[in-house]
Formats: sequence, C-alpha cells, structure tokens
Amino acid sequence: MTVPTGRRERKKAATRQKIADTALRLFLERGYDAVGIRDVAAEADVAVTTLFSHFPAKEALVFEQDADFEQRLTRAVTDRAPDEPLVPALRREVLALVRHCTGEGAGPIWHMIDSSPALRKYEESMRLRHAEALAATIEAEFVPARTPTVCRTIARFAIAAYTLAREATEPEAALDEIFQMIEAAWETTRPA
Amino acid sequence: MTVPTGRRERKKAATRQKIADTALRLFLERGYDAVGIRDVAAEADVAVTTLFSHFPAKEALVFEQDADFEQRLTRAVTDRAPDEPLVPALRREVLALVRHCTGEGAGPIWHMIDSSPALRKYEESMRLRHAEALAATIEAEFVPARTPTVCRTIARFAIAAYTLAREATEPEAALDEIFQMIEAAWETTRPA
DNA sequence: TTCGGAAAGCTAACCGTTAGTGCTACGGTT
DNA sequence: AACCGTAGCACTAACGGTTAGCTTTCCGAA
Repeated sequence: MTVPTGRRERKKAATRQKIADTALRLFLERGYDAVGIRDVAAEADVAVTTLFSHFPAKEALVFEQDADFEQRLTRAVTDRAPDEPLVPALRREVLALVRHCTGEGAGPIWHMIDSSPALRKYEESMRLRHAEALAATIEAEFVPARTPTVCRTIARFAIAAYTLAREATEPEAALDEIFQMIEAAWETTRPA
Repeated sequence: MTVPTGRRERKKAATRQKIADTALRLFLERGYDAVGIRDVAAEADVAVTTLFSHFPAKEALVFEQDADFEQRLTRAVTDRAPDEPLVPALRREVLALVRHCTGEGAGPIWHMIDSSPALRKYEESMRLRHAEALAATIEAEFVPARTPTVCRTIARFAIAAYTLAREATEPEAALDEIFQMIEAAWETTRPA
C-alpha cells in the first residue's frame, strides 16, 4: 500500500507545472504552430518523452484545467442541495465556467485556441468526454426515472450550452436562452 | 469562364473514387491502423501527394459521404414543404440518416470507426462542421423571429440527436425521445 | 497547333508521437 | 542503516501523417 506522502509527488507536479507554464508562455510569445514540441521540452529543460509522460498530446498543454472542468460539472450534480432540481444546478455551474473563461486575462489564450484548428478540434473532443462523464453522473441519479437516452441528451445539451455561450457576443444572455430550452426539454420528459 | 465538358472532371472523379475504394478495402481487410497512407497510395497506384490533393486527411478516406450528409441536412430545411414546421422536417431527415447508417452492410465500417480513436475524433469535428452549416441555414430562415443563439442551439441538438441515436441500443426509439425534447426546446422559444 | 493551367508525380523533409532501454532517486521495509 | 521495488526521467531512433518545392503530363480553349 502506498499513500505517498510527498516529495515525489511534489517534484512530479513541479515538473508538470514547469512544462505547462513554459509551453503556454512560448505559445503566446511565438504562436502555437510556430512552437514545436522539441522547443517546449528544451526550454522547460526536460526530455521530449518526459513531456509526453505528463501530457497526452501537444494540444493538452493548452488545456491544463481539463480535469478540473469535468469535476466541477459532475460535482455540480452530485453535491447540489438535496432539494435543488437538476437543471438549475447545471445552469449555475455552467454560468460560473463561462464567466471564468470570458473574464479577466483569458482573452489571449482563447484567441489562440480559436485561431488554431488543431486546438479547436482538440477542445471539441475534450468537451465530448466531459459530456460523457456528466451523462454517467446524471444517469447514476436519474435512471430509471428518466431513460439513459434522456440523461445523455441533457448532458450533451449542457456542454453545448457552455460552448455556444462562450462563442456568443453576449455569453450570459445566450446562456439564459439556451438553458430555458434545456429546462423545457427536461420538463417534457418528466414521468407520469 | 469554363464549364468543363468532361474528361478532366471524369478522370479526377475516377481517381478520387479509386483512392476511396482502395482505402476502404484495405482498412477493412487489415485494420485502419495497420494500413498506412503510403500503402493506400501504392495500392491505388497514385502518389501520396495526389491522395492528399483529394482528401484532406487519412481519416477523410473513411468519411467519403461527408459532404452528402451536410447537404441532406441543410436541404431538409430549405426544401421542406411550405407549411411543414422546422423540427418535424429535421426529425424526418435525421431518422433517414440514422437508418442509413444502422442498416444493411454498414456494420463493419461503423465497427472500425468505433474502435479507432482517431476516427471517432475526426467524426466529432465533422459533425460539428455539419452543425455549423445547419445553424447557418436555420438562421437564414428564422432570424430575427428567433435569435441566432436559438438557431445555433437547435442545430447542435439535431446533430446530437443523430449521434446519440446511432449509439443507442434502439436507435429509432432513442430518436423519438430526443426529438420530443428538441420540440419542447424549440416551442419554448416561440415569439409572442 | 499552340498555349495556359489543372492534375498528377517525385523527392525530401517536418513534426508529433512512440518504442526500447537504462539510469537515478525516492519511499517503504527489514 | 542498508536494501529493494518502482516511478520519474533521459536518450536515441524511428514511425507515420502531412506538406513544400518542383517537374511532368495532358486536357481544353483559342
């Protein structure tokens, strides 16, 4: 049994962070496509293979908070107040996530993502993973009151809400509209 | 101005088809990952660069009907009967597309796609392109009666319906459920 | 027939990614 | 305190998809 108490984990996390920071810095300085994996590895002073042992692909260097995002969504479902309905809980969390990505100094990063097809593509499949995780969480609570298909659909819709709102000119207004639609979709499946 | 009368176009189309057919055959024979671009090019008796002048990526060799799919969706909107509402028209077309992909001899191809991460990923981003094209078509007709956000959302939902139904154990039943939800979502945005 | 241009070809590379192998240092055990 | 087992990291070398640069071929229009 191992509940590793420390140094190793800290060093590993430090290496990972150093790689991520270096990568983001280089990407913003010179542009995502103009920076190669070998450049990042050299600048972070690690081997290429080490980089790939921390991140599954070049694009993942940009989406460091991947796991966080997923966890926040699923927890929004599992940790909500006992009397709070599903959709409003989802709405609150998605709103928070959208605010987090449209505010403050996140502009340059999202501009970079939007202008790189590879990054856009990677984000899409990442979001789909999140949708599947969210679907599993929702199914765990609502099947068999609702069918698995309905649960999966709502999960997809919630992710779509995030993506569409982020792209909209007025993210929060867009989110209101979309969640009104999601609410209607969910309500129509209420069992007798 | 050129309305090229023929031979060139025919030869080009023939080359394209030969590449696609060869690729699909090899993929099904030996497995997608086990067949390299150079193998396909050699077997189709063309240069690698020629192959890439017809298809933008290896994965595209598998999704030859890409453009068809998109066109069928957008035409389902534009060419529907004057009195037919949007959602039922979408539902009909998506149902046809799902049937087309779950029936007959399409099994092996979809099995191959499902078991290759690269192909799954490629399909996702392809579907998203379709959603964007569909969104543009819907917007062209319904803005400003509905907001652009609502139109884009419905387009996404329709694509999600296709994907989710195809994955479901009972595709047609799943499609019924999902389109009931989409109908509710669309209705709730009806202007006063 | 001649000529512009599109299609196809070849070579050679670029770049992300992955084996394969071995070394080092940490952590728990004796 | 000495000792393993293993996780983290390094290095080399390659693989496979993709592209650039340039040449060749051949159709179609004038």
